[in-house]
Amino acid sequence: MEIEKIIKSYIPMTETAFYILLSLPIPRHGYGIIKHVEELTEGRLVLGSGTIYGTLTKMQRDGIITIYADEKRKTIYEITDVGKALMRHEMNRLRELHANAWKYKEEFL
Amino acid sequence: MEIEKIIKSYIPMTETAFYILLSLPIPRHGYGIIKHVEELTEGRLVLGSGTIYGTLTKMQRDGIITIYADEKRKTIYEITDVGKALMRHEMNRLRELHANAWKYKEEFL
DNA sequence: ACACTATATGTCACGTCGTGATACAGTCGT
DNA sequence: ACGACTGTATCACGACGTGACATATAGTGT
Repeated sequence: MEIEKIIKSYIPMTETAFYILLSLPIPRHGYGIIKHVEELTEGRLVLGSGTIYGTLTKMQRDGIITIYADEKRKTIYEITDVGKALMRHEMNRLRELHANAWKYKEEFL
Repeated sequence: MEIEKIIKSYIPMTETAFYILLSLPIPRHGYGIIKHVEELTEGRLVLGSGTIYGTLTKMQRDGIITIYADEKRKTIYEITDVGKALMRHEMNRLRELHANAWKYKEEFL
């Protein structure tokens, strides 16, 4: 698949995918991502093992992330340039979402 | 189900659900929501008929929205107090997401 | 030595969700 | 009469997150 289509297939991004990619400018392994996301969200989001390893495999297959190092019993991933482009798109969407939320927030008080 | 559990089952909210609820402080019917969301997102998000009517039925069943008026060939919905509480929770999550995105955004340039 | 917890990855069945096709019907302009 | 728009509904399909289960190593406390 072309890069454009892959990027579009990831938008809108799930919260899981977003926080995984947000963790990967620094190389990390699956379990390290789980802990990092837990910290970032102050315990709110604890990714299940099925979620993390399934998503990592899919992302690697799609070229969003790549294997940085393959230690024994530790596969360390890193975001690719395609993944970074994807994140820029997703952040634009998030900005729109956030702006629309704040625009109408008084309606929900 | 208790209200607490229903609210949790809607978080994280899908983009579809978010924009539907954002449209419903003003009573609207399905087709009207589609057009309103299309306008809000400047054409980016055009909800499919399957998405909108399926979601509206589920939301009404869960007490997130309620039927405001049932005209011939037009069912008009409105958000409930439970729906508003849900939106306040979701907006908090969105704020966290947005804050984390901006905190690390330089990593993706 | 034993138990427990943390680290670390993987698989699978399950339920939920958005998509797009299909269907049907009324309205409005030309 | 015809097409475009309005309006609702259903269905099969594919994708996704969840949580349970399995497996294995390392470290700590008793």
